[in-house]
Amino acid sequence: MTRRARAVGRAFFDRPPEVVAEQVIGCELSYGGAGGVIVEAEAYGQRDPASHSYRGETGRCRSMFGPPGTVYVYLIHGIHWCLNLVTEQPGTGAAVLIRAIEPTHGIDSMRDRRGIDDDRLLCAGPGRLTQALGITGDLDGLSLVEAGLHVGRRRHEPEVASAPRIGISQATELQWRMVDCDSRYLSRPIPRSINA
DNA sequence: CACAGGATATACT
DNA sequence: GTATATCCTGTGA
Repeated sequence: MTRRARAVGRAFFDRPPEVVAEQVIGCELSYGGAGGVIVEAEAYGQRDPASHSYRGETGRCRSMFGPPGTVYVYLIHGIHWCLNLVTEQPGTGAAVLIRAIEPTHGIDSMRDRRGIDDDRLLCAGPGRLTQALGITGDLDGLSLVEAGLHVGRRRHEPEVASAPRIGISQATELQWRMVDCDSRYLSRPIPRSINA
C-alpha cells in the first residue's frame, strides 16, 4: 500500500483556474478512504461565459464565490453531481472541475457504488467520479478540510495537454480542459489535432 | 457509431 | 411556464 501524499500547500488554489487545473493533474484526490490520481480537470473563470459564475452570484453557484479551496458541488441533468474546487480569490467566482481520476485505492467500495467492475470507467467523467467516491451536494460550500476531501501533492510530473472543454456551448475556443496525455482513465480521448 | 431516456434544480421569459 | 444544463447508460444500427 502506498503512503498518502502530503496535502498541497495552502496557497495552491490561490491562482487562476487555468493554472490550478494544470497543476492539479497528477495530484492525489481522496475521500472516505477511496480515491486516485487526478488525470483530467477543467478551468472555469471569472469572465467566462461557460462558467456558472458568469452572471454573478446566484443560489446554485454561491459557493463559487467563496475562498479558494471551497468545494462547489452541483447537480447536473437531475442525476449527476459534479465536483469543483474554488480557486483564485474570494469573490472571483473561479473554479476547477475535477473530471476524472485514475483509481488507486478504495477500489472495491468504488466498484460497489458504481455497480460496475471496469476500473477504466470507474471515475472517468465528473458524474462517475462523484458516484464512485460517494460525493453529493452535502459537501457544497464547505472547505476541503471540512468536507473531508484530501488533495495530495504530485509524486511525478505528468505530461499535460490542453483541449477545449466538454459539454459547454459558450467560450468553446478556450482550451481549458487539462489532461494527463499518458492516462487511459480520461472521460474522453483528447482530440487528434491537439499536440501535447 | 448514433440516439434517446433518465430525472431535477436553476435561470430566464 | 419553459428551456437548459460542466452526464451516463442502454439500445439498436
